[in-house]
Amino acid sequence: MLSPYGLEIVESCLTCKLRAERIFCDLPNSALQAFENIKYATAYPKGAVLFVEGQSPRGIFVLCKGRVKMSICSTDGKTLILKIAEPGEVLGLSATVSGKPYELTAETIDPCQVNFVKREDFLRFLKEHGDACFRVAEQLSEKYNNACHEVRSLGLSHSAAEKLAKLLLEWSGRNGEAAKLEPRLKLALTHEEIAQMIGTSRETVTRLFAELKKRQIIQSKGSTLLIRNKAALKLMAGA
Amino acid sequence: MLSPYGLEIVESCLTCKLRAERIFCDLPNSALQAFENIKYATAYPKGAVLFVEGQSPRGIFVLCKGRVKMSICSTDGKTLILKIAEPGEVLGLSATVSGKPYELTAETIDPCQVNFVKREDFLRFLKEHGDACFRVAEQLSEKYNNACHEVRSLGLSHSAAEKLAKLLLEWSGRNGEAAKLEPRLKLALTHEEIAQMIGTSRETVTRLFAELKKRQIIQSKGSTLLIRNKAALKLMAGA
DNA sequence: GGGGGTGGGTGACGGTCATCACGACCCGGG
DNA sequence: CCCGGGTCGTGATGACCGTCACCCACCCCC
Repeated sequence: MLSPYGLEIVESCLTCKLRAERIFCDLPNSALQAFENIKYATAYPKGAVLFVEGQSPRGIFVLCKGRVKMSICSTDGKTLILKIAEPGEVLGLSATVSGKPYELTAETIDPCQVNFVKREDFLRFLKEHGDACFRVAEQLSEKYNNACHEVRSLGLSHSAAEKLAKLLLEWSGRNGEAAKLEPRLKLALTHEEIAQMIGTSRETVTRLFAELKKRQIIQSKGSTLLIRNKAALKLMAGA
Repeated sequence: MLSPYGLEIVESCLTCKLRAERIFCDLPNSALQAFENIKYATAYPKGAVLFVEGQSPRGIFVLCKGRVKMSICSTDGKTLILKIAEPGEVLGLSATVSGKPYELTAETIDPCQVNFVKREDFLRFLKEHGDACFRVAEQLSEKYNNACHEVRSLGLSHSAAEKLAKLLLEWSGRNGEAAKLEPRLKLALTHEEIAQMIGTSRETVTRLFAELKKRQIIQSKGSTLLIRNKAALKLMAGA
């Protein structure tokens, strides 16, 4: 099998082992077969742009492998990262359903495998498969939920410190580190990107990290970060 | 017919004249009949709370008449208004679909007529009526779109002035005033509420309005507001 | 080894805006 | 009539943070 960009391609959804754990992909067999017939399995290198905000929707992109940066961008070039999409998510879904332009820009930050489905094919598929349609509603709810969290973080925070604390706590709640007293996490993003996630400047992020280290709240070694005082961080996050 | 709170109740969706122009309500007859059987037509006075953020979802609220304030609220009491829902919108939809707690708080700001549907009934209804399910997906896309705009406004603006300008332009784009050179609009909200919509303080809103008037960009008489210099406003909005 | 590109660290400065504090006004009710 | 309670108008003050400017430490590739 071809493996561009160092990826092993999962050729068919029917035999995909990861299917069960993914909200959208875990469809009944008849729907899956139909989906199989309209999807195009594709691969992208790191840094590829799947779609740009403002484009009229070509279709959906089911992310199978790799991570994708979802962002919006202002006229003066400032970027805000809304989320880092993980495998199993369906990108460009709301635009494809509503027919309005893509709201976000999607850019790969790893080599990615993606299943693309053309808009007309996808809409037809939805009409014919009510169960898939419900999965779509679930995915959209998920995304909406996410967006609400973002709004809350952006709109109700008093300071950049609060937002950074929230972000770190959110990250620390993954990988089963949630329960630990001193959770450990991988910093996979640059200060610049973190700044774009919380709507602040790169310098502010650097300064905040410096202060957190000085106050012994965090500790870093290479790209791993250890939260030494979760309570203090929660306090900063305003809860 | 009873008409609490000065409302004329539309008793049945089947005979509702406004149905055709509403995204969700314009269903095929079979689905509509089924919907009719599970909905409860209710009325609320101004200031009633339909649901509170964090509650686990009881069901959906289809807004037939009146406006509803959708907001989130921080632990320290600060409120952010996400949008003012208009008739035809389905409230509490994403929480009801996903089963997660309501993301927002819904509070009526007019006397309202609402069709309530219990969660179990609604989910069953969706499974049985694929076409309704698609409408749900459309509604959710709409809401997601909205949330993205909010994120953009909150996250990518440089100043409160920019956000206020954006809000005024958005408002001026309704009621067919969009095309006019000097659009007119009704200020239905207090400065406090406007502040909560753009994530700033009441005083700042007051000061911004004062400045806009001084610079002859707007002009107000009672609760109507006349935009005298749309170009300047657009410039302030950063586009 | 040198150069360029990227990411991180830090100081100085100034603008924006939240906050507090107060006063003016409007309106409905006792 | 006067007295709240809501809303609006406005000044003073200071924190926070965006911006500019610069330097350093890497890393990779000639």
